[in-house]
Amino acid sequence: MRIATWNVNSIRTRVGRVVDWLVREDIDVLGMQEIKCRPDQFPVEAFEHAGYDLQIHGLNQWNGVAFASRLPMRDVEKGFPQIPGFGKPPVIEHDLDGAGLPVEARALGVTVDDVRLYSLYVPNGRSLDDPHYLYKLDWLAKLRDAVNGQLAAQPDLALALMGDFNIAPLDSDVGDPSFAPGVSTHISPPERAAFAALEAAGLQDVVRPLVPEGFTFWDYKRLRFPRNEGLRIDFILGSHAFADRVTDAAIHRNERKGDAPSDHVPVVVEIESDVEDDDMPMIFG
DNA sequence: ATGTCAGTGTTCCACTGA
Repeated sequence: MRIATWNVNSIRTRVGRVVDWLVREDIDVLGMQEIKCRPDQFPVEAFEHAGYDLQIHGLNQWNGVAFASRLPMRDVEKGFPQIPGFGKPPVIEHDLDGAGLPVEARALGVTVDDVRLYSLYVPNGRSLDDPHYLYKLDWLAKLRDAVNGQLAAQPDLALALMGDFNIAPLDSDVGDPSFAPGVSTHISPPERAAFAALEAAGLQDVVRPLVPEGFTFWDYKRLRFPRNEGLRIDFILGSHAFADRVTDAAIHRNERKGDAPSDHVPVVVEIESDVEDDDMPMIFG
């Protein structure tokens, strides 16, 4: 089973590119971030024509996460337990957190085969002195708590968190010179500690061992891509039961090229699975 | 050069977010 994550930066702008890529790369399940639309605005036809079903969590023009899958998805979950909200208490039509703040569309869980997958768009943080920064850290702490709870109940669950974490865990993940220690988000010690806490909760980066080098995001500004001044901020973090089944991984850097690319590229893993696999050798029959 | 994108409303530009 081939599983991928991609911050598409507006699915309405990127639909042709994304569906072409899904088909060309033989992807079974794609978690998307920053779809930037509501379900009624999502270009479902192009996906369905290519054989993909959709689960969509989008509230407005900001954020938004989704799954496209050609295998059945079940147990769809918007958000996660204790997910914090942010902003002013809303007037109407919002899910609220425990403090009465609106919960943004940043997390979506589905189960495919026996694998529990989450598409995550971690808050950006904006700047170290912005309230969004504390929101980011709280959001990550609650995510860690949710992972702890999930794996305490099911230690051998094949679980993967995948998405745009807006954290560069290692100095080698930072090639963009506008991100500087002490002044920038994405690289601050508390953010890196929050990422490490996810690892301590029982998740591991299943891509880095197979793809030790390379970024997943390059800012549109300042020739960041031609200069290869990017960041590695998109990850697939798997439980031991997930990680043990990973057979391949890739960062599709070429998707940053050509007409109207997203500023992020897809990250892909292949895992052993009983369902699917028309390209698996038939050892029976 | 605060530089490029995307979405929306205040709509053919200005704003917000990343």
